[in-house]
Amino acid sequence: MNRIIFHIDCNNAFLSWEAAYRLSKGNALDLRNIPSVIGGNREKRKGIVLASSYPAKKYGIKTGMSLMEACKLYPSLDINPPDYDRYVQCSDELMELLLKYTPLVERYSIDECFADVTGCFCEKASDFANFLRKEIHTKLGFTVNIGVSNCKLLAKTASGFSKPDKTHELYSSELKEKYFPLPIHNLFMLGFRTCVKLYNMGYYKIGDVANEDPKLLRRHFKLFGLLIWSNANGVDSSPVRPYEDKPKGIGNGMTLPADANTPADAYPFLMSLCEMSAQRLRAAGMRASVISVGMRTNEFTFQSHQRKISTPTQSTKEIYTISRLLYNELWQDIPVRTISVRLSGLSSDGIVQLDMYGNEEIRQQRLDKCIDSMRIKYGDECLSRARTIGSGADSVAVTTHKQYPKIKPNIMNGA
DNA sequence: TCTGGGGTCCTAGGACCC
DNA sequence: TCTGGGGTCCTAGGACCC
Repeated sequence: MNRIIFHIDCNNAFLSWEAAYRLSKGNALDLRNIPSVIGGNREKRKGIVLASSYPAKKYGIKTGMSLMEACKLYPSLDINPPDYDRYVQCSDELMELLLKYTPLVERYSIDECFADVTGCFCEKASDFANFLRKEIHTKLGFTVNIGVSNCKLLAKTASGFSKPDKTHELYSSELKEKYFPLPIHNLFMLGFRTCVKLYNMGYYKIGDVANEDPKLLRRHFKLFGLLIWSNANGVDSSPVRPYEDKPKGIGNGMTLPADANTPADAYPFLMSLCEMSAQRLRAAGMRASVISVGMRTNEFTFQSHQRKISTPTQSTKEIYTISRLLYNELWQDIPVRTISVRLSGLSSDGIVQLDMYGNEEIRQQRLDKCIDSMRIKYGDECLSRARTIGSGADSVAVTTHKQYPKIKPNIMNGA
């Protein structure tokens, strides 16, 4: 039986969700109808556009652009800060609605999911998709695009065709007419760097790559070349996975309010990041055996160092101690703009063998758990490490929003 | 372009062991 | 002690996605 896969993509997710929420609270103004954006905080140097309304797009304002640049294009732009917790809730509501129709729903990111709807409807697949779109609009207040196909790769491509509020079909049998003529930057997993390389090699359309000898692509791009070729040929038999994988890594990063000119300038922020990551690690019931620290200088170069430890940990103190060593290794006397901490090599928080410092480990565990529970009860700001007070890092978000782990970098695995 | 923050996987090179 | 080769682990960095 041929599968029918939907890819549901929320149109301008953050902005639509914000708009829908405000309307539901009695606000008469619909952010979607004016030049508006969801964007960060200019004072904290987090000024980029996370989502823009269609009227804003008309002025050339798009995601990823700095707020300063956006304001040059439209000076009276309406700028609204993001509220991640609310967006997670919207994402959950969409999942719940879809689960009423099929148990096979896979969350791909906060604003995208796949649904295997094979055998779930009697009418045409596109009619069912149209019905679902209306249902989502009526019940949840925002619009989506739905891509319809017999595999995830093509369904995802189709949902990106024209927006908003549209259904598009793209089946394996239609590659020649609908897929091969597309410019190669539409190919899933092709980013800026690889696109430039392919242009220079004379490939401009997906069909150009699809008709190439895969051996040649492999020579140039190694295994990634084969992935490009197989994506270009629309090959994908991966199933819709109705569960969320355990994360492979947990991390937090931040742009500092001002460049750190010495390691000591950065330590309070590093502590804050370790605390955030460790708290998420404990909440997930996991321990980490690899700790990585990354830094981006004010020249925008990026470097990272990591350390593997023999006994997986979830202790804020231990993670911070190692992070500081790594930070000092990385420090090259160049002002630092962004720092990040990442925990990987994750394992479940089962019974761990305690080393000779076992008692100290238990003491730290109790302390961490106590801090976690107080923060859950009274909010993140109720406690600050002495180290972070007055540095500005104590006011830096200890707020975390749930991240959905990507299943695999390509959606054609399992083939 | 003057560029956030959360993820995933791949690759190359070095260290180490047998 | 010298030598080769294969396998595995660790580390750093690159590319991609949303």
